[in-house]
Amino acid sequence: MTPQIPFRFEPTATSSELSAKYGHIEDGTETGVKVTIAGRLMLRRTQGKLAFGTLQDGEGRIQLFAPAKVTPDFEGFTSLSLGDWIGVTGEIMKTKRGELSVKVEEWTLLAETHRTFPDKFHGISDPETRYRQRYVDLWVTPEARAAFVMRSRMLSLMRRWLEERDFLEVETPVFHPIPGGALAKPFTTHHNALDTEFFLRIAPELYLKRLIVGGMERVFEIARVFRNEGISTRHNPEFTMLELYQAYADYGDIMSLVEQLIEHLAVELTGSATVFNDGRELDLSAPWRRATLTELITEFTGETLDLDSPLTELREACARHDVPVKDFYGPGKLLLELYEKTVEGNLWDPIFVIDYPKEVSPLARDHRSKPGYTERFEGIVAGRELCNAFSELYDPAEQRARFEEQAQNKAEGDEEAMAVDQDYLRALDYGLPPTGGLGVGIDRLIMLLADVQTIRDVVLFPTLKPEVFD
RNA sequence: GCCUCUGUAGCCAAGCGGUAAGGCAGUGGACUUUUAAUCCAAAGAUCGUGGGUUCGAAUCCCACCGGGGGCACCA
Repeated sequence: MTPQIPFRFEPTATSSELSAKYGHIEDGTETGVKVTIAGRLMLRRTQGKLAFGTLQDGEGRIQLFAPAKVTPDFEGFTSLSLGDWIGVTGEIMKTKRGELSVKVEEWTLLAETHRTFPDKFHGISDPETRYRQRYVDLWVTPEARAAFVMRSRMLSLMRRWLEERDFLEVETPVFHPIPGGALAKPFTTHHNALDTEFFLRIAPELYLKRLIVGGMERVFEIARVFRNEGISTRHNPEFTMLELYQAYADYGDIMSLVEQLIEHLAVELTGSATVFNDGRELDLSAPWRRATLTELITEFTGETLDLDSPLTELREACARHDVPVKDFYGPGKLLLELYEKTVEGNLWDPIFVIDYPKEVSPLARDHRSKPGYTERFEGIVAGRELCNAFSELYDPAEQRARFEEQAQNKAEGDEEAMAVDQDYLRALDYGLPPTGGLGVGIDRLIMLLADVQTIRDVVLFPTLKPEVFD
């Protein structure tokens, strides 16, 4: 028999609202206040002519109190499956044992479960099941739900904070004729009507800078991007970046923006600028330390090196610190490799690592006083890259030269190198004002704030091999 | 791509060479203040898939499939 399922239902309260409002009432008291709630029946304790249930909604749990002489169709109520959705109306009261409860004076089946829910106490232990069947995980793993709620709040806070500073949220294409704005392997796709190959974007950067050229002076995009690379605890093939561009600003302005934004988010989401990550304390309050890449190499390895250092010396330094290198690496790439393998993972407190070699920064503007370097920084927190930013390269001739160097690398087999983007160069020809730009890995940021150790716990449906059903 | 761990009923989980414990959920029964309710009864498993070794395999070996961790990759 198919039960009657209503087309709509109108709860008047949620579990958390009820415990906030009535949690303090005396044990064994009744309020005379009728409420209507809805959710899933997660537990049931039947004692002959009296039944207790635990109803879970999007915010928490509340007990149902169902005496046979009060609850209609008591038999039906006690034979509900764990996992069934029900709506309940009745008085809000507290049992003798002090459990806030809704007396079941009316109840309606809202959805039947045709599959049994996981163990009420142990939940799901198999990560594969959690990721594939997130619709179940969200009910049985409270921490999972909490991380996604925090993620949503973070994005909302971020939008508000940027809008208060006159940033305009925009949406730029996901289909790119030329993948650009980052060094990464793209996914490809095909548009039938245009009979054209497109790449799924690896970064929105070049479109956002076109908008600065177009006079949108402060823009940001919360962009899903796609990179055809390995999967790990820190990498999902599709992930989310915040990118923003601010006309008339340089990388120093962007640094203060980042440290203030991150501090703000930490305080709003966790109640403190000091958070815990993997059991270790992390102070995110501004200002953050700033140090150049070469200073940090010296600090961590004792090697004093620079772009002017002879190549052999740079190579020997890498060898001394067990950093593998390739023959074609120039001095900039050698310095970067040395930094990444010996410094980055050992940094814990937030720091802006500044002034990256031009050789490895094809879109950043030349440093105002240090030849061969660019005005670029990365924000490193808990040993991981949180953001990447720079004073933007505005000079079309210089940009063309950098693109061509990249294209050369690509021709030589570097799958991640950039291609020449003629339209972007045309846009620069029209004039890009001094601009500061920023990219932040949203997934990694929420991992940091929610204190989770794998990106799969902040991505609702992480990429997995498709399941085979037989 | 490489290394390593892992896959036992809807869920949790023992067994690790002698022919599949236990718990939750489900089924039947008892029970008007429980809290992972409790008690009684019956039931539920091609031990990821396919080969091999063995008198005998969930247990050992090989391959494959899925997943976790690490490396590589990814600024």
